[in-house]
Amino acid sequence: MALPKVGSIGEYIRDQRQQAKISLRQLAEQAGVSNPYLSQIERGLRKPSAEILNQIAKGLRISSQALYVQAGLIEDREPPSDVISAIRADTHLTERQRQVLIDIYESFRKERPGDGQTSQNADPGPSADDEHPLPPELVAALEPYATSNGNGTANQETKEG
Amino acid sequence: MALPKVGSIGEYIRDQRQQAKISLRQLAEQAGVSNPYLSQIERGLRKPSAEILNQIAKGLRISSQALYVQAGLIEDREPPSDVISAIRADTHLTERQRQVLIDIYESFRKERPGDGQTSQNADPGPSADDEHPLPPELVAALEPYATSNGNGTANQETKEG
DNA sequence: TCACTCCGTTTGCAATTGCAAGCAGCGCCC
DNA sequence: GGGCGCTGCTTGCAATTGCAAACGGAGTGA
Repeated sequence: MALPKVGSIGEYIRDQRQQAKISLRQLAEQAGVSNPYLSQIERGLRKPSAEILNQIAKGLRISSQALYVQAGLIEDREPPSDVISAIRADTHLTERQRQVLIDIYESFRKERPGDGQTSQNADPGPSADDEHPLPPELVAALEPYATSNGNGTANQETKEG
Repeated sequence: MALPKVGSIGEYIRDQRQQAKISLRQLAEQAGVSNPYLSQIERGLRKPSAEILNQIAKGLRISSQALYVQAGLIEDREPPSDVISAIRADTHLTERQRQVLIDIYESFRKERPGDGQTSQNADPGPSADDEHPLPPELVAALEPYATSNGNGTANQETKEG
């Protein structure tokens, strides 16, 4: 298995949901599943069927395949090459958008040249990182979003050791 | 109502199995499922879960995705987002960086690049369109990048190459 | 004819999914 | 203080999955 094994599909779903800043019930509504069941799925108490998974993916507006890969239901046989190639190949983006994404990606890569494993517990105050190649406005706009969500349960860290 | 849809997946499996010239029991053995259940799946009497589907795909040595598409568990118009998969698979990024990149990418996708012009006016309309997962600050900061016309607050030179 | 093997199918049941209803906690308004 | 709406979680329960066992049919050999 590759590294993106986040342990559990539920964790991934919850993470995606919180990123979308929607409640559990909202996602359940959009996905067409019951809220208690979604709760159990997110906490790993239930193993949802592919149909439910597909509906959740639609509710989250994410790729069903990504969800299946996370759930271990699809062999990650399709090597996603690399991010830049994928961005370049995406016909839904404008050239300007591609360039922005690539710039941001490269700046991220420069921040941690050799880091390989998950280190999402980064310092909450990246004030020391004033060496970003990104324009200050963008960085300033990214910081409040990346540091803490002033909404709901701010504890999105993985609680399991 | 369940007859036509699941019938297709069962027919597909049976077709693939017969092309491989193996018996139902053999495939069941290779796939690790019981033969009666496989029989019912092939005749459309049961709707197999994704796990079973995945095992059958392995037993048939075919793509799991092909089977999922047949089962209607993956939208046929899925491929556009390989970028997210690539970002997810990039082990050099921190989790937080992945989230930011994906959010930006998704916000780009939602801007509908082919839809005339981007309505970047000061009318966010939070209640009307809450699909944006990005905070308004971030979207506002990205728009001078995304739009080719840097009119207005063009105080920052873009670093396009 | 009997015995054996393989084929796909049917039957009954344990385990699981997925849901409706209800519960406790929190914030807001009257 | 009470009420309303929202958050997520727990609890039974119907419906379904998926399997072990058993069934009828076809082919082969003694």
